[in-house]
Amino acid sequence: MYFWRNLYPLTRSEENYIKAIFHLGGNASTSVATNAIAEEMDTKPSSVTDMAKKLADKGLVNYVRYQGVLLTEKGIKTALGIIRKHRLWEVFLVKKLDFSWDEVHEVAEQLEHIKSEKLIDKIDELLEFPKYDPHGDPIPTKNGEFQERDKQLLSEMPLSSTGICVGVKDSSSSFLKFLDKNQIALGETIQILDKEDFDDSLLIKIAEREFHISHQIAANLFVKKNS
Amino acid sequence: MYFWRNLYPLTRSEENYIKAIFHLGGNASTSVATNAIAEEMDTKPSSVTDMAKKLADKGLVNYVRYQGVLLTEKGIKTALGIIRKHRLWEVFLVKKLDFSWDEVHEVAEQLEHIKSEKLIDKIDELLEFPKYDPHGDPIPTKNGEFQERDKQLLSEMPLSSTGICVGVKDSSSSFLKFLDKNQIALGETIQILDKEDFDDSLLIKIAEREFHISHQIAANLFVKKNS
DNA sequence: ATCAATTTTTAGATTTGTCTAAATTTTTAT
DNA sequence: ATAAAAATTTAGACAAATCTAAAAATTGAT
Repeated sequence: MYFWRNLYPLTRSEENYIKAIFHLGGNASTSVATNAIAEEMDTKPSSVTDMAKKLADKGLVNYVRYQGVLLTEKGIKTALGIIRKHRLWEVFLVKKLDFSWDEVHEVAEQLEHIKSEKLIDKIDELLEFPKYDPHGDPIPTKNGEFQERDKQLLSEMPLSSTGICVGVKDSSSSFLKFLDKNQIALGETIQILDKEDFDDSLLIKIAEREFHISHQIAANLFVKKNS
Repeated sequence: MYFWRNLYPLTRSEENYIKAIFHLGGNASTSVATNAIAEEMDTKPSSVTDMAKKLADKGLVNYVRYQGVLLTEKGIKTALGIIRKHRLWEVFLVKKLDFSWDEVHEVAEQLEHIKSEKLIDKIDELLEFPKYDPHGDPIPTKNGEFQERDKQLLSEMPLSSTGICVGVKDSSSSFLKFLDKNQIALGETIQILDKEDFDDSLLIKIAEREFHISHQIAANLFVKKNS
């Protein structure tokens, strides 16, 4: 009777676990710890164990007792599908409905579970096949291809170098609002004018303004080196 | 402790019950039978009884044992909110994503449960506040106002009268596909040329073509009388 | 008005996803 | 190498939403 199982669609909970495991690096070769998943998902390790077994049954992860979980090929495809949906909906919300980039996450968390291949492909088309979401993260294609951008953290750029702001590492609402308030937007050119040894804070130039930012800010902003 | 309860959002299942009860006329003064709800929702009467108690706890319905269920004011508002979302999403799918009117129902059934007031209001705005969905059903406003159209079934129109096709009673995929195939679309003018006593079939004129339709078809097409 | 048919509810079970608390395994520090 | 700490699993419980089977109430037909 068991061979039916993977014909059934995944539950919302299963999808969320897959997404979390992917996010924690479960696509690589080192498996993800039960505790890490529990923390990421704000749940208990025992719940993670239960779900790990179920996902293993469905062929989405490899699970070995006491050794954590690793996405299978099928699990990775599933994860990319969910991430694709999440990020496309984020673009839709920003581009078509005038949401700001700090408002989209919650709603996209719901929309990513809508089951209709046609729907998401049409949304993709409407948006003219965007490559990046509003936070600069790449959008997997329909076939699960993933194009990670050539980028580095602002905090790791050398003094007096220049780069274009292409993404954020932390996409919490508070960080994004801070960036808005200080008119730091994706696409802007940033130049590092000075570094403070004491606290690693930076003096940067962005859009003709000079501006002090803490290390914590710089360590959450991705820039693309000017070649 | 009980006064928290109605702050929590409704579950998907609760929303589906509310919608079904509304659909069965539970907004009027005669209450809806357990069996009718079970049939409508393709579930068992005992499940309905359980849910009736839960919805009554939450103040969404009045429930008296052995006497069925009646939506409260709050229940009616909830129902109208869900119907509003369902119908707006249907318009969105047709107008913005080129879905055909026989494809939208399933997807809208999922989208109607997305919880974000801003989202649906923005969708409403994007669509320029449509009054009717693709099947001709009216879309409740944000405040729950409902404008039922002045319409009647084609089968009830007198011989040789003329009307504009404004909606369908049955919106099953098979019926809608039949209409498409025969180029019967909302907005078209229909004239009744002849009625057959034997089987109540009609000879109609639509878009310059003459056309025979069975009573079953005519009894599922709404027209607006030409005044 | 009574009894049979129908409708509805109750009681008890099941599944999914979660939890707590206890047991077990693995890791780490000495 | 071993004991303490940390991580993980198991066992048993619970809430939500459902089901089946049996009991109870209502309805309807004579």
